[in-house]
Amino acid sequence: MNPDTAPVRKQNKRREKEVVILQAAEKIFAEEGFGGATMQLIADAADLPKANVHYYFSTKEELYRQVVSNIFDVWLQAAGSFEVADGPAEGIGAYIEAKMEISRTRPAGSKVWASEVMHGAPIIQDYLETTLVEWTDSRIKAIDAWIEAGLMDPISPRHLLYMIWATTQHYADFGHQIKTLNRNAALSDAEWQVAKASVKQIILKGIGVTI
Amino acid sequence: MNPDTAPVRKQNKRREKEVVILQAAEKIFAEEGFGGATMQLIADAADLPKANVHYYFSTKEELYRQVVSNIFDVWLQAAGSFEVADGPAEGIGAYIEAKMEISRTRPAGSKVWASEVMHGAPIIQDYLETTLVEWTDSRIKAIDAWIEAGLMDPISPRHLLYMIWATTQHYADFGHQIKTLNRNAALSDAEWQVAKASVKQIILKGIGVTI
DNA sequence: AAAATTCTTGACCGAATGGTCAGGGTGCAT
DNA sequence: ATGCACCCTGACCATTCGGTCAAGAATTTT
Repeated sequence: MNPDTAPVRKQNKRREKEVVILQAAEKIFAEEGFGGATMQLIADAADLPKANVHYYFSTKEELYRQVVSNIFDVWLQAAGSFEVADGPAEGIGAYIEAKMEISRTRPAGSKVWASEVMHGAPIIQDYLETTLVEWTDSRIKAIDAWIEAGLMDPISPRHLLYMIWATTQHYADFGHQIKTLNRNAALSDAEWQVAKASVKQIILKGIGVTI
Repeated sequence: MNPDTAPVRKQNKRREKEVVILQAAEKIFAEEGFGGATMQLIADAADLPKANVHYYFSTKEELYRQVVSNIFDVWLQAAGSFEVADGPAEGIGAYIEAKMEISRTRPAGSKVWASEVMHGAPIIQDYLETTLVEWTDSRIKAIDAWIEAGLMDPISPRHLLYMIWATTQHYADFGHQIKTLNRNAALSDAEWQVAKASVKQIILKGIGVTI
């Protein structure tokens, strides 16, 4: 039917199927943990026979590795919010905003990441030691520069970053608890706005930045 | 040998053995997750035959339930820091301090709790809906009273609590990541003091409380 | 159109897991 | 000393899991 039934088709189709499996895997890994997840559950979630999943991803660990890797990429992308800022109000504010947005749109991914780190990062330890260390060091320097410029209080940049990570990811990782405490209802749009504003306000004021 | 070889002995011995198993289980559940943990691993960690573990805890789920329940108790105990305070500086400050201390001394427990909530709290949902909801509501009222008394900024008490939970527990749940970012060394005593002070300072200043 | 490549899948396998149980050991009360 | 209740554990079992495979279905290339 389509004139573009060309050699690319097959590659595209493969990629599409991989994406379907990866999404299903992200969901199941988040819900069940690595040990609790089974290839059968993932296959069911992807609506495919188990053997077919194994055709695209040879082992459970290989599939898990790609899921975690994908999240790490998303995470790094949000980190870009930092780059284009010339002051803490904008830089840190946008970063918090970006991370809150990820918690809202990719909660399963956040949980997989949390689970991986909590269990000692057996799969992505090398990423932590290279990419994450570099990124963190560079951000610390940027924050230190802001401090020296008198744009914010002389707090520990490292612990500030931890606080931002912890608080923003909490809305994904502990989403179930938050929902339970919210009369068993997921946060509405308006409630998300309040959450974002609260987090930004407390942290920015806490480090001496006026908005 | 001991004169107190009395009728109590047997009960004590039972309790002692249960504690050994519970500690081993907490460690293994934290490291491997519920699905990844095996009764054999727990038995090995407790230095007991697997069948003996099953003698004290009939099923894996029963053992897990008690581990999670224990953490919840610790958690509630720390919440007491709130009670005896007549202002946010003392109340919230002490609460942060207490939660940081738990993260330091019971990291495995914190991880088990996080894992349980992340997977939808299949075991302790009832605790969340009753005890935790009540505790949270009562704390929110206390904070609201402080706000009305002009002792702190009019922020959302709910999101403040989430931030405190997230940040303090982060030091346990993401301890591995923090260690990796700390030149692969666990936080020293001095570094822990910096962490505690940083968290307290940013949050307290962030909500308009002067220390 | 036919050869070659890639996909698809039901059936199957060895290994591991949660849990059981029978039979023996240990310590306490009488 | 003897009976009794609790404690211990090696051997065992049914089930489930990750992963394999062979044979066929689709699709692309020649």
